[in-house]
Amino acid sequence: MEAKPRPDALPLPTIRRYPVYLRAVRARRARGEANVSSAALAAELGLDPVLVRKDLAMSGVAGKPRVGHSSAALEAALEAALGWDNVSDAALVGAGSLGRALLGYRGFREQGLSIAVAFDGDPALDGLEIRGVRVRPMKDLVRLVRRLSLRLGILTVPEEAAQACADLLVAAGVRGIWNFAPVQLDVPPGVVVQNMDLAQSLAVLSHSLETAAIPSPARARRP
Amino acid sequence: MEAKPRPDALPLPTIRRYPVYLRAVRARRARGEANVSSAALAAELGLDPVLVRKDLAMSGVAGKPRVGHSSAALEAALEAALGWDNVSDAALVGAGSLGRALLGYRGFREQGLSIAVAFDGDPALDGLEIRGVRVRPMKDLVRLVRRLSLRLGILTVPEEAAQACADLLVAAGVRGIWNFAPVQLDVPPGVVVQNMDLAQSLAVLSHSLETAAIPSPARARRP
DNA sequence: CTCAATACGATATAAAAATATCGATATAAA
DNA sequence: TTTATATCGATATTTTTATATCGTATTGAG
Repeated sequence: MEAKPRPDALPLPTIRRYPVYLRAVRARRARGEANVSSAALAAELGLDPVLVRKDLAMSGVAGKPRVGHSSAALEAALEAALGWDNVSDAALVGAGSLGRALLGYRGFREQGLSIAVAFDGDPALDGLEIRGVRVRPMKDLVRLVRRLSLRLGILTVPEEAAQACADLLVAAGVRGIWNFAPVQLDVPPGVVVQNMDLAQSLAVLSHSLETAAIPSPARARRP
Repeated sequence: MEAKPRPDALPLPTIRRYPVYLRAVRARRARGEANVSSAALAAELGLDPVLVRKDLAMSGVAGKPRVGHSSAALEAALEAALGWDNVSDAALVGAGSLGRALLGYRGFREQGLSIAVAFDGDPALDGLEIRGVRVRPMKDLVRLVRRLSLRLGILTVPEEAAQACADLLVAAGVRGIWNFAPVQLDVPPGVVVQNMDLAQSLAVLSHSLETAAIPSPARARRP
């Protein structure tokens, strides 16, 4: 129970880099490149070649010396590792400006994500269709999410409402919450929360600006 | 007041946690708590108490046993470390749905950020005022940004346009770019780029969901 | 006034991640 | 063929980050 048998033990930083690799691989494949070398990827992305090689090796696809990795195999393996190989439907809670921006983002399809339904507490929005997605009142949330068997919730409500909405999503049976509100959500075990905090990202940037010309840890410039 | 011999050698993860601490401290101070203990913060945020104590210690404010840290001093120190103590003006490039969402986000003020002007390539938007911010055509970017001495650019354009817009911002003299486009920007040394990549965040979430009920590395369950 | 409990500070250990190094192998050029 | 070289794969080292432990100071209760 407390043992970790072996649940795809990919390091977290590696997972975070996978979407970046995936985009680059897709672009190269679209350009007709049948093979991709870790060195070329590293150069393109400004990363250490050894790091890229190790990350790619963990995806399970082997590379051939002097050739690289099969770009088709790589793409499939990265998608599988991320769980992006089959589209999963999500519920969006909060149809404010941020919620609408997400509804309008086409890139989600390439990331195995599709927003099936949206909810908002504002009665004025009830029934409205935004980018092909219908907005429903909050009182229908639990019932609808459960009926559609949605496993993922996207939370784009003001921070005061965040915890209450999270509770509803949990009650409806979602297993993951993508949280855009700057709040630490309290959820039962088994439910995964991933925070998307603008402030955290901005913090790194403004601190870097403050401390003048330090060699930025996020980006290395080298010849 | 002078308790800061070493201005800036903060670890990156610490910086990322600072906004979280800052929010909690502000909330407690608003509730009238003159002092905050690291243990209480740790409990509230689900973090290890030792970690919080170390992070706070690095801000330079000392705490007193049995009492905690002065919440006013903490707030000031955290803001200073983040460079959020004085508001800096930014230019937003790309007044699409995401750009508008950011324009409408009031929280930026508390994070020392104010959007002074927006730019968009769509002539239809020229002259429009969104949330009190005027939208200007791209051709005016370099001139206007330079005249306003803006040091920060926020990039919310489609990925095809991202690099070109970044080049304009650099030409206009910005020192930092907050990049919402899923592209690795190429900028000269001295310019800091902070990527805000939805895909990277989503990756962690969907991978966690895939690998079922592993003890999530991102969140610890507290009592 | 004494004592116990709380919370800080410092040091030590462990875990995780990034980086460096070396050898092996397949391809392309000579 | 032979040889040079790009590239993978594995191991080792260093660096960074997180956790654990201990000591000490301050407060509040008895």
